[in-house]
Parts: sequence; C-alpha cells; structure tokens
Amino acid sequence: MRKKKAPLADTLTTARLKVAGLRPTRQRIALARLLFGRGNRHVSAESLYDESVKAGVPVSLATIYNTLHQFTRAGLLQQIVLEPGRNYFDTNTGEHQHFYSEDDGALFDIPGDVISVSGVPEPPRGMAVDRVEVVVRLKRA
Amino acid sequence: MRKKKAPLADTLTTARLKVAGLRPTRQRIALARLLFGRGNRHVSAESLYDESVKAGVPVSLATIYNTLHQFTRAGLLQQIVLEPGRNYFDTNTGEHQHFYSEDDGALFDIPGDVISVSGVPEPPRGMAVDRVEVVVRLKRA
DNA sequence: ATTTGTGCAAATCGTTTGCATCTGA
DNA sequence: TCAGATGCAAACGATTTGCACAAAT
Repeated sequence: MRKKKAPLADTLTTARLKVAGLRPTRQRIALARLLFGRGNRHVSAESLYDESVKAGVPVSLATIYNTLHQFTRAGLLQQIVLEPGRNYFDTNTGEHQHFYSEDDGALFDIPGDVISVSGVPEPPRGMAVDRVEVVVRLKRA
Repeated sequence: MRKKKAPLADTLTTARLKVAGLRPTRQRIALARLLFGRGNRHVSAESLYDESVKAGVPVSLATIYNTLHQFTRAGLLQQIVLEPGRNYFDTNTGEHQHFYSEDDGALFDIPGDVISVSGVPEPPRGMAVDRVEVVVRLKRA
C-alpha cells in the first residue's frame, strides 16, 4: 500500500526539520509552517500558541516552548531579549538589528548591512565574540 | 538638644537622594551607599538583597524592587536587559556598552567612547531614538 | 520495539501588589 | 500630623518540569 500523498509544503518542511536533526512530528511541521511560511516574523511563545490554536493546530503551550528552544538550538530561530520577563524569537537568523518601541512594544528589523559597529574591543582571554547585538530603542517623539 | 552627628558619607548620600526627589530613608540611604559606595556596579534585585542582608541592613525584597525602580526613574541607575526573566541594574548611567558572557553570566562595561555605531536609520514617523544599546555577547573561545 | 515527542498539571522563578504598620519632615 | 515608605504574604505571569501516554522510526 502506498503512502498518503503529503502537500509539497509539508515535504519541504519535513526535509528542513530532518536536516536540523529534528524528528518531523505533526506539531513541529505545523509550527514550522506557521513560522517560516512567509517572510520574517517575531513571535513570543504566547503569540505563537494563540496563532496555532486559531489555525486549528492542537498544540500545548509546553510543546510551543520546547519547539521554540529546539528550533533556536538548531539555528532556525534567533532569540531576542528586549525586556525582562518576555522572550521573543526571530525567524530572521542572519545578521541584522532591531528597532524597538518601548511605548507600544513594536519591533522592526533593521537589515544587516545598514548599521555598522566599529571599535569592538578584544574580548577577555579565552572568550570570543559570539554576536554583537544592537537594539535601537525608540520613544514617542 | 543637638542632633546626633551623621557620618559624612551619609550626609552626601542624603543630599543626593534629596536632589533626586527621594525622601532619604534608612533603607534608601543604606542601599545607595552599597550601590554608589565605590565604582561602577551591576546588580540584580536578588544580588543586592543578599548583599544588604550580609551587610546587616534589614530590607525587604519588595523594598529592594521599589528602590531599584525609583533610582532608575531618578536617573541614578540604568536598566540592562540581557536575558529574559532577570533584570540587571547598572550604576554607570553614562553612555557605554557591555560585554556579556552567555556561559557564566559575567558582565563588563565597555567605555562609551570605544565602540562607534554608524548608519542608524531614521526612526519611523513620530518616533525618536531614545538609546542605542549594544551588547557584545561572548562565548568560550 | 524502541526511542523520542507531547500534553497536562503542578512546580518554579522573578517580580508585583494590597494592605496594615511604621517613619521622616 | 500625615503623606509617603516599608514589610509581609499573597498574587502574578512567563517559563520549566515530571511523568503518563502517544507517535515516529
């Protein structure tokens, strides 16, 4: 008996997960499609959870957290820390920076080639620079 | 009857608090002395609480939180967000940046004139740049 | 069949809040 | 005196954990 035919998007997502060393389960496939479906996105665990529920994808919050962390470890997502007590994830894993509005929490990407940072000093012995993070914090004019 | 003579350091601290519009209470004076006593410091609510207890200053954790926020509002401290779920405060309120070791949580100042950031784009309509925050994240070499 | 992932609920962590009591001017 | 500050304990929100069950290889 032949396997049931899966939509092309799922096949691609599945391949992507396998490459990342993650077993392609229902939930991971569904979340990956929501996350990487179109364009760069910023999500929090809560926002992704809500979105999943609305999209009719039955996932528990615990699995959302697991998945976000696994994807991050696998290099599919990047974490952004903007305020204590809330964690954002960015589907854009390339080098880029952010505008962040303290007033309303809005978050925009700044393409990686726009801002340049110079003069970063030598890190202390035994340490290497992992990432230079730039957040441009905005306030109402 | 004459007032009991206060140590010079307390007098200075008291003056400083008054200037900031904060009533110089026992706790605020004690915490201010711990914070601004010598050199720049990075503290979390928990670390300052522990330190206070060890120094024999009886303060509640709630007061630590109140005080840190009041000092921040008064411009005596600057908040630093490095990881979700933990809030750091820096006694250096001038423009400067940070080295942050993801491995052990170590945090060092980078003087304000060392790193230069150029190419920050125009903020969206109605917004102004409040602060450009740079965190150099380190990993073990 | 075995390994790995998932869901649920309880537990944890940092932080905030409500309110009675205390303190500084 | 009395507005403002403090302490305590309970409340909170985001995240993590433990464990029984389910699904993928």
